Amino acid sequence: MDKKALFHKFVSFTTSVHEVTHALTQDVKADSVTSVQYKILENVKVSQPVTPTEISDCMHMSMPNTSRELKKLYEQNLIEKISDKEDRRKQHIRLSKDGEIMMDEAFAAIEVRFQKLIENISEEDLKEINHALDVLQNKVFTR
Amino acid sequence: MDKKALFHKFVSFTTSVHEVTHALTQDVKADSVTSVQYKILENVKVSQPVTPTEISDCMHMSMPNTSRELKKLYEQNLIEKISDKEDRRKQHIRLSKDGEIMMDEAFAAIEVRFQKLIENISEEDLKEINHALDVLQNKVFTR
DNA sequence: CCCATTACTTATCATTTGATAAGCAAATCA
DNA sequence: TGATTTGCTTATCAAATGATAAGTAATGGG
Repeated sequence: MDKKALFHKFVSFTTSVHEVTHALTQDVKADSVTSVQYKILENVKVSQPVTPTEISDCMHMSMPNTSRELKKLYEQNLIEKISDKEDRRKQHIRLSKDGEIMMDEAFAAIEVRFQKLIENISEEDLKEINHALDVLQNKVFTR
Repeated sequence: MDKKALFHKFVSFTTSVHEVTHALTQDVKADSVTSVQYKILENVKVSQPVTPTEISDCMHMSMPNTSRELKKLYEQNLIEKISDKEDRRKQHIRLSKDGEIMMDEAFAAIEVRFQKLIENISEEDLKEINHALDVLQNKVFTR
């Protein structure tokens, strides 16, 4: 296997993934939140409950900035902060009712576009795609 | 094929791709350029020569902002502007000598990390990965 | 030739984002 | 118990980014 060639293929693949992701997600976020705030909400949605430290780590942003953005989301009633019973320094962040609604709508919009993207793909090809996703997820994009 | 399940798999896949991409590319850009400027340079590197309008379109940024950033890159001697012989309104952007050096270094650093990422993968698995990349690129992430 | 369009530039402004210093309270550890 | 560490907050500043208005020069169509 030519690893150099594989690298180039990998680069153009990731570029394509970024482009398609952009196409699927553009304009789904409400105007009341910024891009970074939306990203945080996505993160919370997927892995709630989550601590500010975890958000900070996995979004690659400093604690002060994370704290600031969480505060803004809290003030918009999009998230809830629950303090840990055992360690009262810790907090657990969840989406509020409003936050859930907002993110459900966003994901629904994304899914509509995704389904449209694959609507004309044969059952056979879908199985191949499904398998390809598994392969790459498990062997390259393991986290 | 359960298309709903496929969507969820797709979402977590793209998340992983973004994370791995971040890990591979973090800190490769020189301090003298901003993130957006680096992205522009990547774009130019891959598809030079390129017009400002093309950059603007494919990076999803306005012409005025594109123009501003290109000017800064030009002032840093990282790109060249060549005006079109036939249509003198048009420009063709290329990396300058310095720009080429900068981007070659960046890509080399990324490649080192990529090769490290796959160094312990068997020949067999690499072939599978290679095929999976082709499948997804051609059937889902076509652009 | 005139007018509309295209390709790009300049200028300006608001907003977002990133970085840093300093602080506080709870927890841990010696 | 006192010192240190952890988890998070507040405040502040600089820089990057996004958006808009206005302008120039070249092109092209009628």
